[in-house]
Amino acid sequence: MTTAKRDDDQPTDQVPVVDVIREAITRGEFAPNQRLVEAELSEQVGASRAAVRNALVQLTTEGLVERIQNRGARVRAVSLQEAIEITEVRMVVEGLCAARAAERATEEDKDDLRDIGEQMRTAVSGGDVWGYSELNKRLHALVLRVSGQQTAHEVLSRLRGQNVRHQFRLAMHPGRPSVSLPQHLAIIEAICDADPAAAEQAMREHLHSVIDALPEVDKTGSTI
Amino acid sequence: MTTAKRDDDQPTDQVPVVDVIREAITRGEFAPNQRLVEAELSEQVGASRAAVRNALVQLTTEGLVERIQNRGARVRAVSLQEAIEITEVRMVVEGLCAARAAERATEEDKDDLRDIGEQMRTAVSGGDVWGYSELNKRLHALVLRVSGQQTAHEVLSRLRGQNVRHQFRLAMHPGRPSVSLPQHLAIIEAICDADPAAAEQAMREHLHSVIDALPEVDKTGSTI
DNA sequence: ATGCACAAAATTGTTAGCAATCTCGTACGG
DNA sequence: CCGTACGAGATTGCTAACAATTTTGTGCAT
Repeated sequence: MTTAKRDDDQPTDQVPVVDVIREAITRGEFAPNQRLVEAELSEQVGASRAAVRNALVQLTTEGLVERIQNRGARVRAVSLQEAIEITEVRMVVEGLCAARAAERATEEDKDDLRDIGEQMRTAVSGGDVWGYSELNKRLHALVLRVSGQQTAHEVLSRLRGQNVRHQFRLAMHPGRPSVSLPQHLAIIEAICDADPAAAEQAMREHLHSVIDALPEVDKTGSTI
Repeated sequence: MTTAKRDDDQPTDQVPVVDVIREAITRGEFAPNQRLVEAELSEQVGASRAAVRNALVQLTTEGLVERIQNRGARVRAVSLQEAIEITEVRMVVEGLCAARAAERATEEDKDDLRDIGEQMRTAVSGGDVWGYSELNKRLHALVLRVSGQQTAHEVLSRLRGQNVRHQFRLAMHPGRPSVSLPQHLAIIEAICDADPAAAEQAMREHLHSVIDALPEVDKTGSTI
């Protein structure tokens, strides 16, 4: 287990315990349903058991961890059904953000958006799956930032955290980029046209296609 | 301070500490920006300081409490701007739920909805503000339940918790019920007609009118 | 009077140890 | 041979004391 272990002399509080564990879960270092024993974790991340305990409480309310009284914590496994629900909520909330972004985008924002669009085109034509996946994240993050919707941002962070595994599998699905590219470009275009309704519609269509794709992708990699 | 203090022989874990404190905040027993000192709280709710501490961590991630390193916790005061953002997110997520409810409602669900509608009518014509406010909560809860959207339910619970103060002030605003009654009836009708698009639209219009009303209501009661 | 240094009080953060609870292996009885 | 009771080991939950930090109050010099 090549767990990132950074204790010893380095000031550990620089990176709060909860962030270390959250990262480890989202990066897939801890598998779904894996037990998270407080004593073990406190050694691995070099923190006190109480700190780990607090972190687990917090991650539970974030939906990443499941805790049962006197039975400990484990990484929460989100089912396909839950993944669909989460993406449905994402669909409407990101739709809202796209609409707000279309209302508020400055010329500089629009340049950034168009730039990402161009990079996406080249990534897809060049078959750069991983690069396209990164651009995908950047695009959604940018739309969120431009929208200025702090509350939506927090909600989406949490939802995305719960869904990383499904998102990852989807990104690696063959043929997926060529489906989502035109959708992404439509979102960018609508925002640059300052057309809120079109932007919301485009974002919703994009995430609706994600929802449609989830069941198929789920079949390939088994949930163990 | 008539804090509900139920310690002594009764098993305190029956009602977890975090729920007690959350209730106290949402019921307004703790004012916004009020400091929440761990030692004080642990006496008031009859729990250990560690338990209170955990509860405060959890409530922080729920957005009800603000915590600063070495400086303690206080009740988070949500500004008008934040209240608007929260209601915007509510608008789209509850819109989603209304659409799902329109797709899934059974005849029994529809009877329940129409029943609430009738009670709302009589409450408004009778000037029963508090009764109407209760029916309002019941309607939104029922739509959520019928939608079967667990994820949306969790998201909305958290958002509603942060917004209780503004919601309360809005409910007590004179003339508000007669504005929202027809909107509520439209939502009920669309769901009973099994028309998802209309249900979503009606719910969004309803919450949009809430957003429009928030700034006015905010002027009356000062934020202190 | 005002501003600064310093000390005391209050409060949070951390640690170690103990008690309560659950899991799992084992032996006993049917 | 199967089901159940029991006990050892592991793990979580809790308490109490201690350390670190911030806030508040006081005195002194300007």
